[in-house]
Amino acid sequence: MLTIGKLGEAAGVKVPTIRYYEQIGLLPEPERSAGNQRLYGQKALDRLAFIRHARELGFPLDAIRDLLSLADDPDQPCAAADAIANRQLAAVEARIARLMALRTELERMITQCAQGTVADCRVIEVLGDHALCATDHRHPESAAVS
Amino acid sequence: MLTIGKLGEAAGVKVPTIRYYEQIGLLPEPERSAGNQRLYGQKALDRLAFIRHARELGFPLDAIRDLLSLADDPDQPCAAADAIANRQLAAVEARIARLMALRTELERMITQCAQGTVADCRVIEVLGDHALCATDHRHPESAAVS
DNA sequence: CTTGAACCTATAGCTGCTGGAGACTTTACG
DNA sequence: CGTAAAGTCTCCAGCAGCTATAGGTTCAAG
Repeated sequence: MLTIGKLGEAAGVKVPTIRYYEQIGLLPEPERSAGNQRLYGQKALDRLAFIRHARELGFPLDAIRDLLSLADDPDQPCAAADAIANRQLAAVEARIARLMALRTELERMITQCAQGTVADCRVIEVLGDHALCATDHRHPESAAVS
Repeated sequence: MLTIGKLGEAAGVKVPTIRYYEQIGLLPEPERSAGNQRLYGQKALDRLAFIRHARELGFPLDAIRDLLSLADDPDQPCAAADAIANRQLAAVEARIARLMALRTELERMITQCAQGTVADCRVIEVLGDHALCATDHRHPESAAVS
């Protein structure tokens, strides 16, 4: 049995975050010791590690809730999980494309700066021009994830 | 001249968000109509679109403030502009690297999810087991920026 | 048996918005 | 020109997802 501190250490999650996850219902209420301290088993550790990985991959808590409910019920088809992951992938790819454009522009500015001529900053242009966008972002990204 | 609603529509930003950006100093105070309504020109639209893209890319508002100061003042002492550009370039590169790792992981999850059941769904499995991670993602992405 | 680390609850704060209340301005229609 | 509805104004409260603080209790090492 793990105390909350050990659990957090094992999963790489801070203690208050674990309590927060419990509060919002992502983790079940654990057993308590005689002195009212939380005690966790392997299942809780697995679940917490799952949540952590998903958070790192950028899944919002709502999506994680969905994924957990899928994982809790392993005989159903995994199309739903696949769909969630695909949406996440599309979001990640769009970000990469635009970050590469921004990187190019920052590099250009730095190079020019070395020559003492940062007269024209096109940072705004690069990120500001819809025509340069790889993806349609007329709908908020957050809606596309979750 | 655009009213705040038109501006928001054009940039894909909600009206209260525009007022919020003004409040925290990311957008300058615009002209007002005789009846005290905000009126914006093309410059404000460019700036707002820039902010929106940068936000989508995950930059915190402080970093955006930095980038905007480059654009606002491209003739400032080269050393300052260079420092800002370099700092943001490092953040951008870290972000790209991180996102590429995430993309690889998501692709792996998805291609190995052969539309079976959740029981053998890689999406769920990969998220649950750190040992299956192809890449090191022990450092949260957000920490990589600024 | 004491001391100090780890735990408890409760609450407040953080970033970056988002939405509501209640009043005013603008615009479109008859 | 009048009126209605859509848009705008300010102010303030609340959300997601934590993070930190305060003030107290419990546990394990020496």
